[in-house]
Amino acid sequence: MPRKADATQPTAPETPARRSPCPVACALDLFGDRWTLLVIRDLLLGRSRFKDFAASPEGIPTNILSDRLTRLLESGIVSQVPVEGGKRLAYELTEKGRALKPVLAAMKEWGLRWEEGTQVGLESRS
Amino acid sequence: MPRKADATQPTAPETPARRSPCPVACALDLFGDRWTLLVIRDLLLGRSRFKDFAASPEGIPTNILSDRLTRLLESGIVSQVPVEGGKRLAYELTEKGRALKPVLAAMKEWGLRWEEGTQVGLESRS
DNA sequence: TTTTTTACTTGCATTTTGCAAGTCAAATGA
DNA sequence: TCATTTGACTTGCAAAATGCAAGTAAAAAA
Repeated sequence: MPRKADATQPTAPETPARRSPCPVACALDLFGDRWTLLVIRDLLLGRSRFKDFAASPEGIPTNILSDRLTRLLESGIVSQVPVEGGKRLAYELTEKGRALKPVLAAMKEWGLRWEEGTQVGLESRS
Repeated sequence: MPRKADATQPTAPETPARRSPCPVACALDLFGDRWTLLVIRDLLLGRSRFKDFAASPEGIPTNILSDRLTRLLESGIVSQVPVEGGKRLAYELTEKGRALKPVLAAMKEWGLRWEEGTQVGLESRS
């Protein structure tokens, strides 16, 4: 009798399983780390290419960046679109991703108010 | 000639140094991980004791909880107050900590809107 | 067609997690 | 008062995630 290569249960394509039904906890399952929201910040600022994210002043390691972009694609926060007249792809926020703007805005306000020496603008090493 | 035990430079009491002046990045330096904002969520819900945070449905490991509470104290987001008529201390948000409410609120709204099956309430295992 | 640039991948060393199992003072109860 | 029980942490790892520094390969530019 023919069989599939292995006998593991066909549980869904391996999303690590959420920790609780709390919307905050679920959100953190998707972007609760030191880098993901910085990539989303860059996307909200209009950046769209790997090198642009890598050039942000925080200096995200490229292997981490690669991993975070993959996850953001998987969770539907980011999508890829072909760059006009080329074969490369650019990243952009989906509606779900753009809906994070209030989160970033609140964090920005909090940082400006409570963390001495923070400021916006001037965001591009290289 | 008498000397201090070691010759390391007296650089400030070792706060890991921020990655950039961006307010979002600075905020993430303080609570950019999978657990810290859940502790703050619990505090906003009125919980104040170690065991209460540990009893939240996400099940934070106690060593991590201990570490996060220490950092939150160090960054001035949380403070400790004696429990009435006892020697134990309870945790509570400072003004700086309460100012994170809009961040949590935005994340909650986002989660409820975009993550299927999320819901508020029912937050207490044990 | 050669040279650059862009977008990643690989290989580690180090750090951070997560889990289970202590420890010990404070609160409770008999 | 003294024995238990609870609360608040520590400790000890194994496993996973991070952070470099270097590669690599396809696209774009020269």
